[in-house]
This record gives sequence, C-alpha cells and structure tokens, in this order.
Amino acid sequence: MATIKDVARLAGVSIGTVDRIIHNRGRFASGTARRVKQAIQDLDYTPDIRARNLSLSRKCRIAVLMPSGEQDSGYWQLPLGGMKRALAELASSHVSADFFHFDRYNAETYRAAFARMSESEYDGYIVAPLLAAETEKMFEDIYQNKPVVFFDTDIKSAPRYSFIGQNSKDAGRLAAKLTNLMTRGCKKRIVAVTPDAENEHLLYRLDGFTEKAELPVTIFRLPAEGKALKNRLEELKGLIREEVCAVYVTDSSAHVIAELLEREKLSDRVNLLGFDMVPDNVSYLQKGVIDFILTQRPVDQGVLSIQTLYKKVIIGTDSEDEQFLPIDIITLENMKTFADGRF
Amino acid sequence: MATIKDVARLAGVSIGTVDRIIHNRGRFASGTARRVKQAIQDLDYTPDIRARNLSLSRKCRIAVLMPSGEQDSGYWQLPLGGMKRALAELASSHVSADFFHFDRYNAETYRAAFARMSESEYDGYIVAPLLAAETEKMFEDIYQNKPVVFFDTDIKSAPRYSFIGQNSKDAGRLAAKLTNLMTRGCKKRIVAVTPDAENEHLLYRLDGFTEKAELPVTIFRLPAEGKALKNRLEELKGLIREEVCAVYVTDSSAHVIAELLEREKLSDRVNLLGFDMVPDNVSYLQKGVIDFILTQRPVDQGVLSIQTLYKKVIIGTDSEDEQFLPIDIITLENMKTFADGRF
DNA sequence: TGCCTTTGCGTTTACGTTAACGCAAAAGCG
DNA sequence: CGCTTTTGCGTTAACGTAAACGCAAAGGCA
Repeated sequence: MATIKDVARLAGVSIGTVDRIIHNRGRFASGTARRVKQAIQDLDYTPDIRARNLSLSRKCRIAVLMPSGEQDSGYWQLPLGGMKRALAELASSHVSADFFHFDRYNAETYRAAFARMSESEYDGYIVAPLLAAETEKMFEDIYQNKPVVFFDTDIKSAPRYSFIGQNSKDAGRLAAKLTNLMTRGCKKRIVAVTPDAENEHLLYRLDGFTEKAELPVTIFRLPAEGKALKNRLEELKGLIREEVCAVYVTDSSAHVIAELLEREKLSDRVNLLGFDMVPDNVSYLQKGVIDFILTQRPVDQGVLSIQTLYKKVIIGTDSEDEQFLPIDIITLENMKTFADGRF
Repeated sequence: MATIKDVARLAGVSIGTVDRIIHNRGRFASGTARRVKQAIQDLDYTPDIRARNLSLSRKCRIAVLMPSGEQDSGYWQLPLGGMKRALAELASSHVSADFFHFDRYNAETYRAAFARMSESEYDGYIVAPLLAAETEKMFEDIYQNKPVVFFDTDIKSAPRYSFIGQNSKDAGRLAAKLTNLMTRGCKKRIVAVTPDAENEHLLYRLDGFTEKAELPVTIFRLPAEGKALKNRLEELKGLIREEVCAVYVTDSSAHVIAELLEREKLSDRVNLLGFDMVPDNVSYLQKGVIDFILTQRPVDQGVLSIQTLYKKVIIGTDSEDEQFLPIDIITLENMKTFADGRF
C-alpha cells in the first residue's frame, strides 16, 4: 500500500504539498498539482483511515431523539438495542451518543426533548420523527451543517441526510398474502385492527393489506388504553366470535388481541397476524396464538443509523438517501433463529 | 477519553512502563504494576485502536477456499459478493483476501486449491469445507497459530476458530410448516427432491421437513446433470402429474423443478418451495411458479466471515464459536425488499 | 535599487500506541 | 570493595496523515 511519502517522492515534492493538493487547501502551482495527481493515480494511493482519524483526532458525538423504550409494547427497545450494540463496537473509534426520549402521544414532551437536545451541539443526529407537523421546521437549522438521519418514519418535506426504515405498503401486501394462505376455504371476514391515532405508515400497512386480501376486510380502530380500549375490545369480541376467520393487527400490539383470543378459546379457529418481535408478541407466537409476525429489522435499523453517521462523520463516505430493510416473516419455526436479540 | 499519557501521569511513571505492564512484557516492579492498573481503572482507559493499529501497522491477509461462483446454480456468488463488499469497506484498514476456488464435486480440485493456498502464509482463513473427509486433517497445522473460519458447512471434528452458517434442521421444519399451509385440504403427497450427492446439511433439511410435514413425503434423489438427470426428471413428471400437491427442493435447484412445472402447466396445481435466491429461482418466484424460497442470508455469511477475521486479527476480539444466521422466508410480496443484493 | 507582498513549497509538530534501546541503581559475587 | 549482572524504568523513533508555520524566491511598486 502506497503512502503519502511515496506519492511525494514520485512527484518530486514534499508531503506537505501533496497534502495541500489532496485537500485543495493553501497554495500550489497548477503544474505541481498535475504531477501529484498523476503520482496518486500511478501508485493507486488511498489515505490510511486510521492515520487520518488519529491525526484529526475526530470524534463523533451523536444525539438520538426517539420515544422511550417502553412505548408501543416495548417496540422502541429494539432499535435502541441496535444502537447500543453499534455504539459499543465503535466506542474505541470515539463514537458516542446521548439519548433524548419523549412520549410519542404527547407533542409537548417531543418539543421538550428537542429543546434539551439543542443545548449542546452534536456531530450528527438520529431522529424518529413521529410528529410530522412538529418536525418539519425543527431540523432546518441543524441540517445546514450537520447530518440528520430519520428512522422508522420518513418525512419527505423535512430536510434530512438519509432515511432508514421500511416499505410499509409492501408489508401490508405480504400480510395479506399470508392471511389468504391461512384462511383458504374460510367464508367469513378478516378484521384489520389499527390504532386510533393517525400514523402514516400504519395507513400504508392497511392499504397494502386491503389491496391484496381475498376476503372482505373490516377495519377496526382501537384506542391506546384505558376504559375506551376495554369497551372496544368487548365489541371486537362479539365481532370475532361471529364472523371472522383472521385478525390482522397493523402495529406491535397483536398480543392484546392474542390475549383476547386465548381467553375466549378462539385461537384455534381464528388466525392472527401482527408486527414486531416485542416480548409479548414473541410469547404468543410461541404458544401458537399468533401465527405470523412481520418485522422490518428494528435492531438493524438502530445499527444502521449509528453506522450511517459514523461513515459520514468519521470516514467521510456518503450513504443512500433511503435505506430500506427487508421485511421478514417470522413464525414458530424460525423464531428462535431471530431470537437472540441480534436481529 | 483518557490516553496512556494520562494513566502514566496518574500512576507517576512513564508511558513505557504503562505499556509494558499492559502487555505484560519486559520487567516491572509489582508495586508499580498495581498502581498502574489502579490508574487504568480509575480513568477507565482503553487503548485507541486506531493508534494501536497504526503503530503495529497490522495487516490482515485472508485466504478464502470455496467452490467457484457458478456452481450450485450460482449460489456461491452470494457469499462471494458479501465477502467482496466487506473487503471493499475494510480496504483502507489493510484487509485483503486471495480467493482459491475448487469444483465441489471433484475432490482433486479441492486438494489442488488447498495446495496453491498453502504456498503463501495468511493471517486468517475462510473455508467452505464441503468435502468433510478431506478437510479433517488439512487445517490442523494451520489452526495451530492462525484463525480458521468455516462457513456454510460445519465439521465438528476438524479444528476451527468459528463457524458461520445455518441451522438446517430448523429450515426443514419451517419448510414443512409453509408446505402444510399451502396444501391444506389436499389429499395427495409431497415430493421432497434432493441431490444425489451426500451432504450433511441437506440431510438435516430433509429430516426437519419429514418431521413436521402433515402429508406423506416421497423422497426423490436427483443427479446433478446429464442424461441421468433427464431420465429422472421424466420419472418425476409422471409422479407429480398423478398424486402430488407440493414439491420441496432441499437445495438451490428449485428452478429445475419450476421449469418442469411450467412446461407441463402444473404450476397452478402444485406448490413449490426451495432454497436460496439464485437468479433462476428469483425469476420463477416472480412468475409465481415457486411459492416460497427460504434463505440463510448467504451474503451476510460472506460479510460475517470477513468481519470475524478482521475482528480477530486487527482488533483482537474473539467471536462466538458458532454464528447462526436467521432463516428468511421469501415470497413474491417481500422479494423485492431483499433483491438489491445487500441481503 | 530597495522594500514589501505574494506565491509555492518544505519543515515540523501532533495524534496515541508500540517496542526497541539504553541508562542508572540495586543486587550478586569473588 | 570493586566488578559484573540484573532489575526497573525513562526516552525515543516509528506508524501515516493533517495542518500550522515560516522560509525563500519571485513579482510588484516607487
């Protein structure tokens, strides 16, 4: 491997000159530049990253703005775990992160977390921009000179460096295909359960599903918690008992329906399909109450978010504008190959 | 982040002494060692890998011994691609590899490739040890002082550093579950097509399948090529036409059966399930002739093989003895999320 | 011609770690 | 007691790159 010294020798100049020409900094004669560039080509010279970073003593301080881990049945623990793992691996490369959590159903906490984050300056930002309206303007200033990565949800109108996530419509279509398979011969309906709160990518999961489903689909909205939830579940129970052969849940709360099915001894007759390997879902999958879980590798999303900023800030290489992860199908038989938390 | 200088200052010694104590090299007084270790603890000091590697000017030359890319319907291109990608990313960290390919159906070429590989010395080895009997002894000497990674197939009796691959029995079970789903209501049989040649992990894929299949399974052995293959296919055709509702193929050659089904217009009536996203399989999946493809992330296997050696040789951290990858289920609806070659 | 500015480039230090080298003090030995 | 050996530890060069600094030569101007 050629070093900057070899280049300098071949071009007949000093390493300082080579460095200046590489970085287009300071002053140099155009003829010299040509010779140096030729030498770089001839020797196939690439700077040694280790030496570069050592010399720059670059650090990468990252700010992460996301919901607290427990929300959505513990879903956010998954990307969080991925980030922590990636950070541990990159710790000796001077990559570190501060986490700012908010309540995704409370815009005020989002703004507060953002404010706390803004107190220091970071080299890069990772954000789950769940509150579209609030996010639009927030990152405009920051984006001027620091990379901002969105994960989970994309906001096309907001400025960002890269998006890491899922293609939700395809996920819905896939769910429909599996549901069709399971309900072959069944003459009743499918219930699609989706949260009360508006969320763009859950809408896509519904759209894709209804597009491909071969049985009639009844959409059933469910509040997040409390008495309203209880009442609605009671209603749902009646519906399921009578005329339903499968239930599709668009978010990570399939375990709520699973509990209902189990209690009412409906689980043999009614197929259930949901999203995300949160602990409650995993245990109902294991019992056979949930038939399929789809995921979009939330842990990998976390890992990739950190790595994307590391590459940008420390190595200096750019990533794709959109980074989609595969949609995985998980069932009783392959769950344990996913289960060690690495996926 | 604390440096060795800080440690030295706190312990009241020079950096040379600290270094000697860290590496347990040369001579030092036991009292000094205690003080230095305390200081390391107090400051939470970890050596900077970049500086360490720069100083050691460590290189990692890797030898890869595997079948040539075209074999097995182009399967080996997949891990090969993963290795190339990982190598490209690590190029400026002085990781490089030489590839030695063989014909997996010809033991002589395996030995020849091994001999060529043995002409130089490498810092690490990646091997697809498909010929169990030959491999047993081969790596004993090498393993004495260099890490050897097996991928795809494990040989428990041979010495190795780590294995990267799949749990084949689980894959078979999963295949059975999906086949059961697809053939619900069908009263005929399933044909399990498997290559003539002996291969341990294909046996496991059969075992797992027959264990969980709900219909009777007929095992049908297929030669690799030539006239024998043609005759056997003719035979298979008769079998399928009469009394079969699904075909399960244990290796990457599902496309051979797919072609047969398509030609004989049997694809609507007979379900087909196979392994590996090789180009031919992908196109039959797209046409709907193949219903499901299972994979064990061959590309990731390649990436992980390189990374495992990089971590061992350059960073100095050990990996697990066995590294299993998740079993993925791929169908028409989620195939495009896998299709960009990154998975 | 003398002085000042600009241009082009070489020199040097720093980044943090490793490891060779060698010096002083202590210990061993006749 | 004087000599050699051992012990303990400090100093230093090297890894490859970045960037500040400053020197010499050339050019500009009166």
